[in-house]
This record gives sequence, C-alpha cells and structure tokens, in this order.
Amino acid sequence: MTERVTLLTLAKDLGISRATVSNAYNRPDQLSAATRARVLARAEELGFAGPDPRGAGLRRGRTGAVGVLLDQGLSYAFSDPTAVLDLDGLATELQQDGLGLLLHSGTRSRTDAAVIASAAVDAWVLRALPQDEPAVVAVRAQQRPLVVIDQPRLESVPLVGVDDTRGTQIAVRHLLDLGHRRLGVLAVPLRPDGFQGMVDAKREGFATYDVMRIRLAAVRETMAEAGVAPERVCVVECAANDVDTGALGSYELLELDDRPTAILAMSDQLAIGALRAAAEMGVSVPGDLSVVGFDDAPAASTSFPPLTTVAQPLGERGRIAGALVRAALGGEDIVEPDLLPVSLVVRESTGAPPS
Amino acid sequence: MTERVTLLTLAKDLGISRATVSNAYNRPDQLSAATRARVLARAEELGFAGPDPRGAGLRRGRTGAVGVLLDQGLSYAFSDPTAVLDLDGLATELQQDGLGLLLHSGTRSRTDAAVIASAAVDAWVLRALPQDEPAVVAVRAQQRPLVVIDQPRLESVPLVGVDDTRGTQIAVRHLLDLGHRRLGVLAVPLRPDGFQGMVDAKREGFATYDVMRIRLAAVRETMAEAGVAPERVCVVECAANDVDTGALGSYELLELDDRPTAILAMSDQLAIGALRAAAEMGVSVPGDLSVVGFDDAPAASTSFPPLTTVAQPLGERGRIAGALVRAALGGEDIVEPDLLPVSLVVRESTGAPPS
DNA sequence: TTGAAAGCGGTACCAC
DNA sequence: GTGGTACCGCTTTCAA
Repeated sequence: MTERVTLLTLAKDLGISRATVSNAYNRPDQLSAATRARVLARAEELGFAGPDPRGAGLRRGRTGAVGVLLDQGLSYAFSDPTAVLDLDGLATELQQDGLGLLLHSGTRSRTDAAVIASAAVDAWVLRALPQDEPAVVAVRAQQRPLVVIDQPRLESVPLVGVDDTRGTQIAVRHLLDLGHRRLGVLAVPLRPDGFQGMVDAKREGFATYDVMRIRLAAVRETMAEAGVAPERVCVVECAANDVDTGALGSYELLELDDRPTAILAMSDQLAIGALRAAAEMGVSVPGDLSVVGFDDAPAASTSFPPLTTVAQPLGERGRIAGALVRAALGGEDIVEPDLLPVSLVVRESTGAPPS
Repeated sequence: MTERVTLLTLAKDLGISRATVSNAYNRPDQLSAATRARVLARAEELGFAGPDPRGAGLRRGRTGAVGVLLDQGLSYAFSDPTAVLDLDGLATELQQDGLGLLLHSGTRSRTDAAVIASAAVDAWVLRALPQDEPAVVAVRAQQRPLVVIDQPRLESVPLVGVDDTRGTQIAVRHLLDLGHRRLGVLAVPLRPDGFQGMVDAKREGFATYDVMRIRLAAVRETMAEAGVAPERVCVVECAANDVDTGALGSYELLELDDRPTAILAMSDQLAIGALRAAAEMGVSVPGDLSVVGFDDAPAASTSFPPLTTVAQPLGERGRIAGALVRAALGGEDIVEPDLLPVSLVVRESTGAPPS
C-alpha cells in the first residue's frame, strides 16, 4: 500500500521546501522554470495530482463551488423545465469563473438542514422554495453570499424574480377583455403538503410559497376591480406541478355546475394539463374554454393549441443570479436587481367566452 | 466588524475546550446534555452556524459532494433529456447519503482541467464524454472512486451503460426485416469538433466518442451480414444532439439522389428532427420513410408519429452509478456491473419501404 | 465527562 | 529564487 503523497512528501523527496512545491502549482512566477519542471516531473512519477483541494479550500476560504438549493428533491427539479432553464443560465454564468454547481434539495426534513450545514460552498442560490423550508434556515446561518431566484422573498436577501402581481394582472385583464367573468385558477402548490383540490380563503392566506400568495391576491384584486363577484373565481390547487396533475385539477374545475369559461394556470405545465383535460372532455379550446399559462416554457409554443401565456425570462433569471454571485464573490456589494419584466404572449388558447 | 466565530471562539467564551464544542455537534453522546445545551445556546447567540465544513472536510477527508463531469457545458447537458434523466437517477440515489452533486462540464480546454483538479469531491461520475477530454485526465489523477456512465470506456473503471452493439443490431435488423436495403444513419457527434455532414470511413474510425464508434461498426456489420453493400449505408454526422440539427442532417440524407428508405438516428432528438424534416419535405412517415430513434426518451412516445426506438434505461443508469459510488464511499470494492439491457420499442414511425 | 495535543494538506507572508 | 513558519478550522485519539 502506497502512502498518500502530499506537498511535504514531494518537498522532502526533492530536498526543497513545501512552499516551493506549492508555488510550482499556484504561482509559477515565484520560482525558476527549472525547479518547477523538476517538481512537476517528480510529481508525475509519484502520482501526485496537485495540491489537495480540501487543504487549499480551508486555507483560502474558497472551494470553487456554489450551492444551489432546489425544491422537492432533485429529481423533481430536473423534471421541471423552468428549473432546468434557470440552472442552465446559472451554470453558464458561473462557469466563467470556473465555479461548479453543488446541487442540493430541500425536503422539509430536519436532516437536510444538517446536510446543508456541512456543505462547503462559497455562496448559495435558493430557487423556488417555500419560506418555511428548514434548509433555508441552515443556508442563511452559513453567512455566505446568498441570492434567491423566484422565492422565498426574504428580508435583505437579493431576489431575482419577476413582478408576479403585474404578470397576473395582464393575464387576468386579457381574459376580462375577452369577456370572461367566470374564472378557474389552477394553482401550483401553496404549501408543500401534497394537498389537491379547491382552496379556501384561509389556505390562500397561509400559502408558504410566496409567489403563489402574491399571484392569487392579484387575481382577486384584478377581478374585483372589474366588478366581478369573488365567488366567480374558483381556485384549485394542484399537488404537483406537472401535466398529469394539471389535468386532474382541471377536471375538478370543468365538472363544476357553473363551469368557468376560462382557466388561468400558474404554470405552463398545468396549463397543458388543462388543455388535455379539456380535449378529453370534449370541451373545445378556445371555443368553449380559454386557457392561459404562466412561464412561456418551450412547451407552451408547441402545445395544441399553442398556449397564451405570461412570459418570464427563465434562463435570464439564472444568469442574473449567477452574475450577482460572481460579483459578491469578487468582493462587490451586491444590490438587489429590479424585478424582471413579464409580458403576455397571446397564442391560440384564448378567445371570447361561449355565448 | 465582528470577528469570525469558530469552535475555539466558542470554547474560550464558555471556558471549555474545543473538543467539547466539536462534540456538541458531532457526538452528542460524548458530553452531558447540560453542557451541550449551553454550547448550542451560546452558539446561537454568537451567530455560530456550526463547524465550518472546510475544516471538517479536511480533517475527515470527506466533503459530502460527488463530482459529476458532463459533456459540452452544463447548459448543453441540461437541454438533453437523457442527461437530465441520468442526473435524476443519480441524485435520487446519492441523496440517501446526503451527498450533493457538484456539476462541472468538460469543454476541452486546458483551464477546466485545473478547475477539476481543484474540486473537492469524494468521488467522480463521468457521463457521456469523449475519450480524449482533458478534464477526464484531471479526474483520474485525483485517484478517487470513479464511475462512468455511457462513455468513455476506460480501462479498469466501472462502466454503467448498455450493450450498444446489440441495441444497434436490433434496430438495424428491424429495418432489414421490414425490407429496407438503403439506410441513412443520423449520428450524434463522433468528435466534439462541430463537424456536420457526411462521414467517411476515416472519421468513423477515429471517433473519440466510443459509443458512436461502437454503434457505427455495429451498423456496418449487421448490414454486411444481410448482404447489403457498404455504399448502401450513408452516415451523416450532426454537430449537436438536438432536434434542429437532426432536421438539418436529415435534409442531407433526404436530398440524396438515391434517397434512403429508412433513417436510423442515434438519439431520439435527432430522430424527431428527421420526422420534422420529412414532414417539411412532404415525405410521409412511415409510408415513404421509416425512422428509428435511440434512447426512448419521453419525447419518443409523444412525437408524430410516435417513434420506434431503441430503449435504454436512462434514469436507471444514473441510479446504478449512484449506488456504485455509495458502495465505494462505504469502503466496498466495487465491481463493474453488467451492461444494461436494451430493447426495441416499435411504434409507428417504421414500416415497409415504398415499392 | 472533559481537555490536551497532534495532525489533516496547504498557502502566503516575510526573511534570507 | 527559496525556505521558515504561522496559521486555516476541525476531529479524534488518549489521558486525566
């Protein structure tokens, strides 16, 4: 069994000091080319792969990794196209500084707080988490640069996100303008508890996903401004953000006695589920039912019919978050960026209500 | 400006030793509940978030992160559904031990070898890389547990992959059985150099993506066994593995004077590109042209027409790789697993050649 | 139950 | 250009 080779091993072997060996790797200008060549050659022979990152990390206080905390288990995140786009933008940006992404996910258990606490990263990025996620507490405790994408909205933590109130408004107004006065809302989870079904005011107010609370309030308000009675708006919460669950939730809305003429889905995935449910029930879109999505994910333009949706700049969110992290790591003070713009992309899933 | 709080700070403050404070976090049974409570309480007051992972990592020789090296920039990987599925399986498995995924990508530059060398991880997983990727050398040099998914096929490194020869055979035989004797092959990159177009024998032999070399050889062999002349097989390499590029490559095949009656695509993405190109050229599938994909990614079943494809267990590959890593980290000797099975999923994109 | 002390592997300042 | 030498912050025997 061969001993572990370290800087010291090499230094002794060559009869020079540890410092010089270290310099051979990190500061080539600090020693003669000849010495450096000798060191590198001998290192090769001994199978020394260069300074151990752990030691260097400790000494430098840097590890070259940015922690990313995602919601609900990584597999869930990977299956969400909006998450993938955010990660993509983030990775692209961080790669410029050679930073890797250390992916972890919150699962609301005590244990992952411990896992998070023991993750050696230089900064954290939180994405789309509920405000009461225990892992978030662990992240904040680490006192490292921190950026949030989407949610939770935390006091004095820079947020990269869109103006969800406005995004919701333009979607609702679009439907109002078309003449709709009876609206079904398909919500992504308000709390991570697996609840599926009609939402009452109490649950709406206690949503731990900040964005959903904000958007639902905006729906209510915009409808009220148009003089629509509150009971004309019906919210169904989906337990998961995927097409199947969206279809499930849609059935509940479409089977209502007083069926909505329009559905506003809080994600494109749910909206596509609504399209499917409608098709299966023989409800034509947009003839009998209008459907609006949220996100403008790639699938929104290839669905049938193509989806009218609220576009938010997904990859861009990740990119901006990455830029903030880089700035913070570069010692700059980071300022909270403006909320990103949203816009309505009108395609073919919306129209006037049936007469 | 407040000083950095460490175990020692806390120990001095409380008039106890560092060891005891450390134990308060890591070995609660090694000290009285009372002392522990005191420690934790005071830590809270001082804003101490627990032992610094860097120090612990150095001391323990473990960081709780598994490095994952992906091809071509992370954004590329995230846009590849098969990569996402593999990552998903991997994450699911590793999560059980609280291990995070540290994502990095090879980009064939000298610099990322340095980045890799300085990544503090407990083990590495390589996925779908060319055999000459410099970052791979850096990974191997680290002398940590290492598992490869798909490729490169490295001497004495456990591989999680499928029998690509057999997968190719069943696809080609399916087409032969249907009566096809003129075949177009749509290949994913043979080398990461951005080449797009018809491939000659030389390039085929020098493919640095092992899997592609293996599969193309299998195509040749299977066709030859059926008595088909070599020039009846025409290979077009696509510069990237996505739908658009697949369509582009397909045009080249479909505009041939002696147009193939069947296309075997080396990924479902390329195959879907072929479907699109055919549709745009007014070539009916499977009437005028049969198309076979590879992977059985989710999109294969929702394309139009649904794709006949060679199924490989994507998420499962990641899961197995994760299990091997866990075993290795647990001190077990890991043995190379058997190649995973492939099977042909016949859907509606293949049929007899036109008469 | 608690503490002392020896590393873990490196880095970077400073003197020679 | 090279070497000496304090740390970086923690874990873990081992002895008290």
